[in-house]
Amino acid sequence: MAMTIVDNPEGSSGSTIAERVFDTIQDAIVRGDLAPGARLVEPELAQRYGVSRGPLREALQRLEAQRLVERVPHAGARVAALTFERLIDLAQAREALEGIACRLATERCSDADLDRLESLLEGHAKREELREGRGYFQREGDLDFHFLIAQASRNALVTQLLCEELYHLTRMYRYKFSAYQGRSRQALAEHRAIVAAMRERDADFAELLM
Amino acid sequence: MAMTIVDNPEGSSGSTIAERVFDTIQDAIVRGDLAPGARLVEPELAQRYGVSRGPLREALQRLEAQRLVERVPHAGARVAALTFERLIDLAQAREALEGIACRLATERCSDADLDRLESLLEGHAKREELREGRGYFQREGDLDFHFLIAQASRNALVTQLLCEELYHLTRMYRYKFSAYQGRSRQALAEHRAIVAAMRERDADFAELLM
DNA sequence: ATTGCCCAGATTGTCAACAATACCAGGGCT
DNA sequence: AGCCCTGGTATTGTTGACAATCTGGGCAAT
Repeated sequence: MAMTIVDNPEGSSGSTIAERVFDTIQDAIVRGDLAPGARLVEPELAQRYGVSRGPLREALQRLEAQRLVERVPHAGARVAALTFERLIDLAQAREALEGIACRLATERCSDADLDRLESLLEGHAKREELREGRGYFQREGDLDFHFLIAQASRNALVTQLLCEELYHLTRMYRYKFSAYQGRSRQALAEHRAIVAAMRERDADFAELLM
Repeated sequence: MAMTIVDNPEGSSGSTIAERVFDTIQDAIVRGDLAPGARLVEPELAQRYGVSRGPLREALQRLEAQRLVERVPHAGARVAALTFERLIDLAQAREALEGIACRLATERCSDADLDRLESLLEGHAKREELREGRGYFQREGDLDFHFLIAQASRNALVTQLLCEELYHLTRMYRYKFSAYQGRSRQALAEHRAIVAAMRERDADFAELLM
């Protein structure tokens, strides 16, 4: 039997075909292999990824829930268009959710959580010195920080919204409008200020900083 | 041909079977016809609503995105359980999103928008006097107010999160823990204070009040 | 020449059968 | 007695075929 991309054991690893093709297409969209606004024809995609239309449709539907794909009945699906306005909308929504997450994390997290955050930033600082301004940090490490904050909030809904539903859309915008050059150093300083505020248990200040 | 519930022209009116059965089941869950935690067996539901399993699965998936049902692969779907912890999570997430919505609405809305909000509250006040404490206001009218605020924020993402994704879950919790007895009058006063702050273009205060 | 209609092709929505997996009961073993 | 294994059954996941709907181009009428 032919080896298709969704059979690939590494990377996209769901127990069902729909999950694997969902992961695959999600990555393709975020990386830009499927361009924003591109039409997504079901039989075509199904053949490309070696699956039937059933699981493919399920994947498209889940991508719609993540706002990576827009579907209209009887008309088809397209990769979501990247708009400056939508980027603003996303930033504002994330600002609100990150804020509450940071507030809750400050109120609820243990000292061990704080230690973990600080050691994460420590690692970032080390890598930052080595790489001298290359944007590696911002691409991956920054998200780790926000992930940990969300986890520490102990609010499953907020965590899910930030780390699953809006995460990949954020990643997509970062990929395109990659206007993150010299921000790494500044971001690191901001993150340290946030953790410091959390140590002081100053929820208001932590929320504001975030 | 037999008349099934999804053929019903009134109420659930989508152009596709999947949409109609989605609306139908959504209502059944919110109203409690399908109890929290109840197992959702696909062939059983398909027969009950007179559809095949294809559209039904699509409906279940969309309900999962709304957090009204929980699905685990190969194990099946259940109506989401109502937990006090989850209610708190929901309230906190909504607090953050309503806050940013109110802030944005204050900055962006026109005087006409403000007039519309005030006339809505005017209508609420009238009905409130008549009904003397019956919770009608809180059930429906309150949501209208929040809808208008979200619309006025001009942020499509925040509006979608509040008015579509989290809306029905909120409705479900209200239906069960209907601990909204004498809150109507107080809510009305709070809403008036919010609109007043918006008139003054005091975004900080409006966000805080919300 | 332009507008409206209609038809053909393509694409999505739906269905029923098939395959794969998980749950549960019963029996045997330690 | 308790635990593990095994088989049967029910349920989910997947598939390919069929039906409904939309899109675009060509033709006729005004």
